[in-house]
Amino acid sequence: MIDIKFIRENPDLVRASQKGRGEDPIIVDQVLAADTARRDAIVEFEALRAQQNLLSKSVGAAKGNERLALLEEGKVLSAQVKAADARRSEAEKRMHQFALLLSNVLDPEAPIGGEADFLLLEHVGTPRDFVAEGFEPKDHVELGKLLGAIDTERGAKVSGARFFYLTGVGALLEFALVNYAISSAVKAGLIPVIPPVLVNPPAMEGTGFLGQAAEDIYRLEKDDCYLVGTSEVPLAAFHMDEILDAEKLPLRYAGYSTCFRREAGAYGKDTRGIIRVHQFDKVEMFTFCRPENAGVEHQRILQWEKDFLNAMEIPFRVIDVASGDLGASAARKFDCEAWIPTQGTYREVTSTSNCTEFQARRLNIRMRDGKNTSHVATLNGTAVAVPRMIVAILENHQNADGTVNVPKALQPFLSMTRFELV
RNA sequence: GGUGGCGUGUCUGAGCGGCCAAAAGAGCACGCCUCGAAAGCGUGUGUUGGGGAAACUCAACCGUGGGUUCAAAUCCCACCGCCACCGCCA
Repeated sequence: MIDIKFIRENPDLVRASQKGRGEDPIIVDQVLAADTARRDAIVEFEALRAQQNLLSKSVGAAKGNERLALLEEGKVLSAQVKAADARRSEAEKRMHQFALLLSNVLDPEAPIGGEADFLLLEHVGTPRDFVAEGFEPKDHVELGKLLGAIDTERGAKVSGARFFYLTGVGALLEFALVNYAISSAVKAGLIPVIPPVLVNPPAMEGTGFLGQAAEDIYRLEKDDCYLVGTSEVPLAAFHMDEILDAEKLPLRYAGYSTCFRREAGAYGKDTRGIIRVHQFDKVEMFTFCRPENAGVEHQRILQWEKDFLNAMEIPFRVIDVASGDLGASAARKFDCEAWIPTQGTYREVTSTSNCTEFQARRLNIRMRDGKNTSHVATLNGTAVAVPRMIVAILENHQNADGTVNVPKALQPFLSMTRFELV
């Protein structure tokens, strides 16, 4: 949610931001109109209420006929107050609903445009030249079978399309990736967290996923709760309705959880393998910090993501995601894309977003700084999304015979240097 | 799932129809005292929203949502959460 005062004072900026995202700028005017109506309703209600309070006080002191007259007057006033209160809460609800439709204001640095208009920031590492090495690289599905690591057929049999089993070294590889990610995070001072993956509506809405992203979320109607698509949700909501001590900021967490995604609208996209699946595990980094430090924190998280990919010895590039491709909560987002040899292209493996105060305002998370309270900024970033990292590792580190070399950083966690054929 | 108890400010905890934003204590901040500290004394110390240039002022908030009443932290109903015991399961 955007600060209503900010919208009042900078309507053009917010309109421009909406346009940049390819979203409707008219919402800004609807919010402003609803805000004016809301304030009028408040004034009306409060004047009546003050009058009623005054009258009610005089009733206690009054006696006899005077008292009876006051009671009559009170009844009339009471009805008026009730009506005005109903109008007020209706106006507030309306204004709130409109405000929820607005996405976060774009960072002025964020490139404007659609998915293809990202800004390429850097390339790290060089893709292997399989032609020079004299063999055709196998894709992760084939490698996964040869190594006894990935079983998508049984995943489909038991759960449906886009489900999979990790078996043998595949399962071990997940544990190694998670252990490496968590131990790196702890070394960097993050607090490791295993959050709930089933959350209630306020947590989901506050994090900003019930807008355009709602279609992609599993909902358990019977119990009125949602399966999270990322541990960003329970981590953000961890401090919901709290006032944090500004001295203790930044607060940094690393959450390990399963993620559930319906992948609605992704029909026909990445149907092979485990690039796009309904259920996977991920280690997510999350920061609560002072708004003025959010930009620096964003760079810090990006650096941790790069460190991870470098440790996995994977060639990758970093992009500054374009405005039209940002989530509703993000003011700016950087993606790290790993080189996938059999696709001949870079694919997103990690991503970090600066949500400024947008989520904190929805989730009511503030900091106390001396006498003042104000909203904190929130940021999130992927430490490791397991399936995509497995794809990148298998494909980039494969040998001609289908065996796969284990990156040095993972060897201590796996007690092996190579994945052998089964 | 059943029964009983409880949900009040940063915390503990009183209040159980109007005089209650809410006692008291703790904590915190400032001041006095002191060479300095502790103790002691004094003062202050919630959030949100409206109006106002400001001083300030008005309103709302005692788990959440309804209701009764001129008036609700206080009475009634529903829901949520916590605790205890029982049952069930691991």
